[in-house]
Amino acid sequence: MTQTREEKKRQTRKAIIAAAVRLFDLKGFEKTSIEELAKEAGIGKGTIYTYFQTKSEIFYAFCEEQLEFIHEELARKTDPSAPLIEQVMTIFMGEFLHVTRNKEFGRFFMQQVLFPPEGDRNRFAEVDNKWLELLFSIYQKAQQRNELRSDIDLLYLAGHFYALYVVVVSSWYAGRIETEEVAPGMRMLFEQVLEGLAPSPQAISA
Amino acid sequence: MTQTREEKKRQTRKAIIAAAVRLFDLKGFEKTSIEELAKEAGIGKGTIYTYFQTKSEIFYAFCEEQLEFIHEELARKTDPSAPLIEQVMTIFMGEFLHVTRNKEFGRFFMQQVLFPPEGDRNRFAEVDNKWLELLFSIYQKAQQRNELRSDIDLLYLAGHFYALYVVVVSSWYAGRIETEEVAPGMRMLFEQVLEGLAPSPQAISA
DNA sequence: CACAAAAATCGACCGCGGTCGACTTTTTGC
DNA sequence: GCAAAAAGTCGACCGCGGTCGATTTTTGTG
Repeated sequence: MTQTREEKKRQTRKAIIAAAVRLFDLKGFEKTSIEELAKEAGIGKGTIYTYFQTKSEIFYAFCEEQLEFIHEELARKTDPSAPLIEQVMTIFMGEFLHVTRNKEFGRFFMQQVLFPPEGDRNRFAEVDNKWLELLFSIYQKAQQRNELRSDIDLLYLAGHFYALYVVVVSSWYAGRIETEEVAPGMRMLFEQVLEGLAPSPQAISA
Repeated sequence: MTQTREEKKRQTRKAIIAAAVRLFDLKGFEKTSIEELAKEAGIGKGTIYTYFQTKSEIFYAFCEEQLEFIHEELARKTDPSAPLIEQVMTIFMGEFLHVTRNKEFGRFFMQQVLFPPEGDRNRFAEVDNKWLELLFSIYQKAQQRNELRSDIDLLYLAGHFYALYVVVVSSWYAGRIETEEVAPGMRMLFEQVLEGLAPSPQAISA
């Protein structure tokens, strides 16, 4: 039966990820060796490479699972009728809290998503798309409510907010801001980008 | 004489960096082994570790040199009387071109600067400060010329522009945009952030 | 059921980054 | 000038990520 083999493979794959979740959480990513991982999953070292090409890929697989869950949760939590800034705060702060729950994971994740190695470009493409869809719908509705300019492409709008999110996370990782400063800092940046950095035209004409 | 020893150490250190520049450029960072590096520098493998604690540190040292040079050049190139957007375009495009001259270097550099490992937090602090000083002076002058709101902290202003720079570089690394799209994309984002993402107040009252 | 093809399993092995302790050179104090 | 201490040099060695080919297990076919 063709079923048996596929089924077993799926189970083994799951076992590896499960082992990874346990050990990465316990000892961290770097300090967990492939051999330990294999042992924990009850297979030989070489067999790991039937399922994942590199150690990073195991981490990616774990991330994908997590992200799918996180994004679903955030989509549920977000109130589509709330003001734009509340919605983006909910989403990005939620993402921040999840991503940085395990500091090492978060760092590696951000590094790989933002500046992926040549081969891994589309690694998170699928998850990213769902993510973008959610944000797009938020921005689009904000445009319709006239909270956002309609002459700016959705992709650019997404870029602006994401950019600020990234620098906030980066500032946290670089130790330039403390955890309590993240939310107020992010909110202030979002407010500022909405209003614009240039003085408002009235102020000039006034 | 105390001089001899220190002098020799300085020379050896330089020799290592010189070897690194040559070999990293030739074969890339990952593909250059410490042993090769040592051989090229004319010393033993273990000796490298008297001068640098990890392979990454050699790269950092190289980066610091480069950055100092780049920032000086950019400071010279920038016309303090030009409109703000021209100045930031000059600076960030200059930075982009230098950072991405060697793709692998640029990736690693961005990853480390934005999301540094726990121990390496202040690795680039010194260079960063000079960098920030240059930008601060630009933003401050723009505030005085009323091109930028004066009620926003310089650090936040810097954050806004830097954030956009980062997402542009990230988009390039992730293959979402081509090299030719970098400059126009960055310019458009800068223009938008200056104007603000929200519709202008007149538009609302109109 | 038989048996060849295909796929999966495995651990010995490789190369690399980094460590360590034995050895050499330089500095210090008298 | 010399002996002890301090600092520098080195390559054998360790552990890890990843490869490979020999072996076992599963699948498709008559």
